[in-house]
Amino acid sequence: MLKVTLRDDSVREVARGTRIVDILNELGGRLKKEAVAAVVNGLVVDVAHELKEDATLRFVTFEDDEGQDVYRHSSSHILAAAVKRLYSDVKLGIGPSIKDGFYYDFDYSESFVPEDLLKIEAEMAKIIKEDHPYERFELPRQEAIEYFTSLGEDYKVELIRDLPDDVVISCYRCGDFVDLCAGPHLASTGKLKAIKLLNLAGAYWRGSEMNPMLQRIYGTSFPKKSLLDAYLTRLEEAKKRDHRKLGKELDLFSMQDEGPGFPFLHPNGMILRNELEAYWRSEHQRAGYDEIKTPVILNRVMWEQSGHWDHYQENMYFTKIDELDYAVKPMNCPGSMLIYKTKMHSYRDLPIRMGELGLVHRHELSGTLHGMMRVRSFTQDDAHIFMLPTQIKEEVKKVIALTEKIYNTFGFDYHLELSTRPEKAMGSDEMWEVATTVLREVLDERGLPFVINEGDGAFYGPKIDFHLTDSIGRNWQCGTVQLDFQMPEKFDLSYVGEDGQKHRPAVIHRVIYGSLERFMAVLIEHFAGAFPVWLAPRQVLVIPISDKHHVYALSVLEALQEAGLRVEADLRNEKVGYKIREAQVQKTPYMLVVGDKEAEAQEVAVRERVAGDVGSIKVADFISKIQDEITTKAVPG
RNA sequence: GCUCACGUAGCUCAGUCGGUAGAGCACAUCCUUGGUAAGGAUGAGGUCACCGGUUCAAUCCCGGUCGUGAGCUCCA
Repeated sequence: MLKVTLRDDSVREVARGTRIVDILNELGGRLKKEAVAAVVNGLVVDVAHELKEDATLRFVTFEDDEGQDVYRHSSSHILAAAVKRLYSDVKLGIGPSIKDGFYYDFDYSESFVPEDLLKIEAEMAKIIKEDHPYERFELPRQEAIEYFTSLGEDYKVELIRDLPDDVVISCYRCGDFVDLCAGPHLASTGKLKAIKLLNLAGAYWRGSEMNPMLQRIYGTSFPKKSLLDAYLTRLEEAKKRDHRKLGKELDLFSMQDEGPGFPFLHPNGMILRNELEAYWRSEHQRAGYDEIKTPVILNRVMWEQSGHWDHYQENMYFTKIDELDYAVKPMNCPGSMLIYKTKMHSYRDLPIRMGELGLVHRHELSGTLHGMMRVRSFTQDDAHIFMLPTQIKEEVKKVIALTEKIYNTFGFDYHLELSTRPEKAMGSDEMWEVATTVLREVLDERGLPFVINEGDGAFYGPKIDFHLTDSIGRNWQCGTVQLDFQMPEKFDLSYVGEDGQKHRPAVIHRVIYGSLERFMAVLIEHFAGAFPVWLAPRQVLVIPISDKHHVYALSVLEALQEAGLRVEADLRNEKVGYKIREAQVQKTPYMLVVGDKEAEAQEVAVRERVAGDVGSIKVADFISKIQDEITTKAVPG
């Protein structure tokens, strides 16, 4: 008999070879219905799994991450099965579960069109109804290769060949459909309830542009129709806060065919940006930064010196001046290096923190452009910190603290990633090892969770990235801290040490907003356009009830302007309701309705963006209230 | 850059199975002077992305270019 320890620490005795589903049946209740898989001694397995040894056993449902994974992965098999039934000569790629759904890649000579998705969905519904069990079987490597070769599944064969020697090669059969798969899966297709195919896209086989492009079908699935509907509604809602849509509606910026990837900032967007810059300057001054500005165009010799000519050329724009080659800067670092070099530095001067709101241009692939999230010209809130090697850790810590302080002002959620040495890199392995270790230590010491991005560092050094999330859950890198021992070398930077000799300083490159453009985009989506008062392009709108109240409205306008507020008065020949609706749509934080009563009492009837009508107060009281909100940078909600 | 889809008025979108176009909002003028999310009337506004081809005739069909969207690759 085997001992099985359940989640509540109760122990059951079962015969060797007992299937998990047998235990489930015995337990009954909700679990029997909802369990999609089980975790046995830490491994996720099918419910058909037979127990061979003592085990701790935990059931997983759709509520658990592992359960969602199994559910979606099983869904992707149905997708593949349906496609194989409907179309001949389709070869299978891979079909994993992903956040919020699943996909499957197909190699098919025709291209799928949106109508195909409906057909495929219908076929999937049939397969679900037929309630095929997912049956697992294992094959020796050679047999597996022969089997999938006989099916014409070349991609699967390639996958098998690349599997490590010690791995068990398993397949799942589901009706007449067989797929190479590690599993686990649901007990049967009938367990799947609500499935929807969402979209079609191309995707390179194994993610490499050297490989053929397959057709990827994305979908999602839930154990209940209501959950699927809720998800679809959430997607719809998220689209409403897309920064491209809001940017247009709130007249913040525009993108034009005349300059793809080069954003145009409108007056409203410029207010937002200027506020961000002002906040940035005050925080950086406080944190001991100086501010500089370096040229947008510099000569070829310098870009060769910096390494960009060799390592970054395909992303750069070039021009000729008086027959000589110049490049438009894709990064601000070389300019900062040149300023550092304009004079001798003592070790007593370090660290020197040089900030620059620097406009850079990068030739990004056309297909990657995305509103203001991904553009070809943008302003980085850059800074380069020149320091003694002994100061590195402390400075990295300070940068992270400043970043967290600034992000917290906006109430962002973010996660950290540590990127290591890329293939195309400058510098010795030792240097990379030392630099990467420093960054890792700082993260560990601060107890910050992070994921590691192997090979994703800059060509001159490893980095810590801060990722923020957009309205539909895509992550965008904003802040980054990069350690660099290369640039000081290339530019022969030095400081005079205690010993009177020249030494090499270390450099940190860092941005906090990342780029003003991307940060604004994230900000727009984060607040759904309803900015905190300190950022709102128009903070207050004065709304006179009729012509008779224009004089008083203008006096209120003037008082607020005098107090430094961004205020307008709507003197148009329209009704109050009309003006309020428009201000509401424009997400103006405060509307001040003024009529006979208010003029009489020298008051304003305050309407708040969210709360609505909150009653009348004295003009002076309103001013001090809103000013308080601005200085504390209060976040709405 | 790659795959697929899309491109009609300032915006959101109809439409024409080939005979040069329409709505709502916005805009302008007039009427209305109205107390917390759209008062009414009239009017102006489009080389149907651009360039070629097929055709008696192209916004519609075909090809190319540019741009946009979703994803891949790449990145702040």
